[in-house]
Amino acid sequence: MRMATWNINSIRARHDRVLAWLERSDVDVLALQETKIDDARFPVESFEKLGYRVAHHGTNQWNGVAVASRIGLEDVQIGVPGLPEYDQAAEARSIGAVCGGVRVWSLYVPNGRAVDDPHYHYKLHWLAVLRDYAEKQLANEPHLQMVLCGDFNIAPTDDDIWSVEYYQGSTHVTGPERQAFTSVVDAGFTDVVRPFHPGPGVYTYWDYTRLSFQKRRGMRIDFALASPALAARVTGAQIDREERKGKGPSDHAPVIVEFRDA
DNA sequence: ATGCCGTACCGTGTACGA
Repeated sequence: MRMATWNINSIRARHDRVLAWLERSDVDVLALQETKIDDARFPVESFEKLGYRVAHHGTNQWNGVAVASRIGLEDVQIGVPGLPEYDQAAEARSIGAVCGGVRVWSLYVPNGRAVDDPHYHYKLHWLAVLRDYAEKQLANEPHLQMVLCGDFNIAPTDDDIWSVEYYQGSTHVTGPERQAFTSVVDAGFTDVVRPFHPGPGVYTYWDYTRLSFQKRRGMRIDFALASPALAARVTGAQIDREERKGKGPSDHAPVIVEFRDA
């Protein structure tokens, strides 16, 4: 089983690139973030033509997440249970589905905007709820096959950013955010890409401005965190930085993980 | 300190991103 997670920064702006990538990447499951579209307008047919079924959760031009799968799409869950709202509105930041026996979560963790901004506290609360959910699932089922993948909007260590000085005082690198990320890992969900691509200098996101990609100035903020039983099946992983090149790329690269059969 | 670039919105500017 081959799966990927990718923040595409708009399915409308990225439609042709996403479908072309899907066609050549040979992934069975693709978790998407930032589709930036509502359910009614998501181009499900384009994915179906390539043999994928899609579960999408989007309410407006912000956020939006999806799971596309050619190996089954069962027990779709719109949102991790108990996640907080912002301004009395549930944002479309998580969707889960069982694909080929694995519960795949596509997550778009809140950005946080600025340290101590209300959105920053919302981000930390959101991550705490995610951690509690994941921990509980694992406690209920020791052989749980589950992966939490997506854009976590956190660079867990200084190796995951191109410059400590540049991000001084910014979100994504603060102690509380890194602790929130670590607590998900400590709940039993392992970063299964890192062993195959040790840092420093390995990134999944590069700012559109300032020629960041060309200058290799990025951040590693997109992850696949696997439950113990699923992590034991990992055979390889890639970060497809080629996809960040060319005309009209997303600012994030696809992250791919391969699992042996259960 | 800001723009830098990119996306989407009843849009000729504003909000958001990380």
